[in-house]
Amino acid sequence: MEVRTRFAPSPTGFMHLGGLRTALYNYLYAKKMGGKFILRIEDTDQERFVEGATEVVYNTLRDCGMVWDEGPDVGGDYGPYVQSDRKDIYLPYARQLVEKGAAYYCFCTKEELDERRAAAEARGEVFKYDKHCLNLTKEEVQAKLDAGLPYVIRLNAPTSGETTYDDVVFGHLSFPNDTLDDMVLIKADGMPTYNFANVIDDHLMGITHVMRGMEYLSSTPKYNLLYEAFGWEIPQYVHLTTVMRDAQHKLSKRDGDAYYSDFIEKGYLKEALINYLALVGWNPGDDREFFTMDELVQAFDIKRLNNAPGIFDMDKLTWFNAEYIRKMPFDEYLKMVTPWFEQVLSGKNLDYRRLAELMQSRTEVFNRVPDMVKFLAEMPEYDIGLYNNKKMKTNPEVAVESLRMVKPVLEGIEDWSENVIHDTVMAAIAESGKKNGAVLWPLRIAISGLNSTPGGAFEIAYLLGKDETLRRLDVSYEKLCNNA
RNA sequence: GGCCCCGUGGUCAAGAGGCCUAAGACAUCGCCCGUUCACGGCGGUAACUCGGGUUCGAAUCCCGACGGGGUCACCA
Repeated sequence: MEVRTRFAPSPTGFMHLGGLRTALYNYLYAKKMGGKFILRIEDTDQERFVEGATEVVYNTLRDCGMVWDEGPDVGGDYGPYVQSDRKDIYLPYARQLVEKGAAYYCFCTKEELDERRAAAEARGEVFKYDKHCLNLTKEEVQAKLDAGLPYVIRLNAPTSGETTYDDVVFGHLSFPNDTLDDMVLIKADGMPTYNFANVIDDHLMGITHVMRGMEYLSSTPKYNLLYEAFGWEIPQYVHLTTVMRDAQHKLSKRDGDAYYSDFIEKGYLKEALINYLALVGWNPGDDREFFTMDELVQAFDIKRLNNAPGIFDMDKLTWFNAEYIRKMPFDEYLKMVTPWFEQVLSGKNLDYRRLAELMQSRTEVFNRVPDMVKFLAEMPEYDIGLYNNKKMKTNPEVAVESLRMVKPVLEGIEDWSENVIHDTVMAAIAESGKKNGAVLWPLRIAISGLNSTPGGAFEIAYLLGKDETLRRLDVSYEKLCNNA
């Protein structure tokens, strides 16, 4: 039988990384098995409707290369794929359940329920609906219905025995029935609850594997009761562990690092993000770590899904990102990094190409680039203590000598190219009998004001240009003479 | 609190009774690459939550404790 998986987000306007990973696994499994990946939008909560939120879902998924075979915008044989467009199909199914005695009308108001719930909690008990309305006779129910009283339809859950099912990730699970609540299927406004709509839709859409977050682990028995009451085949369940920020907390929006868009804005590559995300909770069984989407499809095995929650390690993601950046074709890197250069270097007329060559192996995340290159636009304030470096055998006194020696050499260079600067200065150093480091370290500090820079003295001098290099050299020389 | 799930280094993880004096990766530390930093190379530190069983033998099976998470809505 053809495998059919689905990703069913409720559009909130943002794509949470946990959700993205759920989508990813659904996609990978469907493709691996030669099946179909379906996108369904679950928007039964009209109060939470957000303008443009579905587009965020579409764009993110497409951006990452997870193309769905059926969905709201591409259609399919099992539509419509937006739950609000399907609102009329649920009630008849609920009524069918009432006929079978698997569900019943309930006229208890929300206020009454809240009251009873509060009372139960005050007594330290767990509140459970007491099946009050199940005792109503057919006539009483009809009378209330005729009177136009608001009602909900509830599942009639068994109170004894136990419900069991097998989960692909967690194995054999069993739950005592007396902990099951008579959950609401149809709300007073006539709309189905999420849980109910889910079951109906999954069945109607022929979903064979339900892959979702493990927060549904303990409500799954109730889903199964529904399938059984209808006489429908129960799908394979694949509950996915939570992606955590640390041992105690999930990734949350409060930390500003839970959404796909957060990462893209910071300068993470979607390929790196997907690659890393796939590995939180799953592994290929060997030492491979780098995967394209196609390679993930090939390697994906539902049996290798982990059953312990995984902590999202920002450091590892950053490492992946840096690796992807290094392996990126240079021209692509240049194109991507340019806007980040522009933030602090616009109007400076620098050789971005050369700068990019120097920066590519040093870029971990693009938003760190501006801070690394802004010294090229403006000489930072620095302490002359920077001239101290024992390995280079230099200190402020040595630096004064070195700068004095190198300044006229630099001034004499006509062709300000990196090679010429390099060869000329190296020759002068050799002639002077000084150590390379004793000249080059002070020179780099003098024109950059930084302890570490992308590239050494020659590269920086070249990028700065002759005038600016000499200008900075003079300023630093003065500074040194006044303080040393 | 009831019910459910989970428990290998700081993190992701391999491991499905002897191959474990427990892989690999990130992070961290050290050395090398004598113009910094980065890249790269080499090496180090670091783990089976605890206690009982079962077994000739347990990280692997069972029980308990402890720890963490989830769930108990007319939200999704």
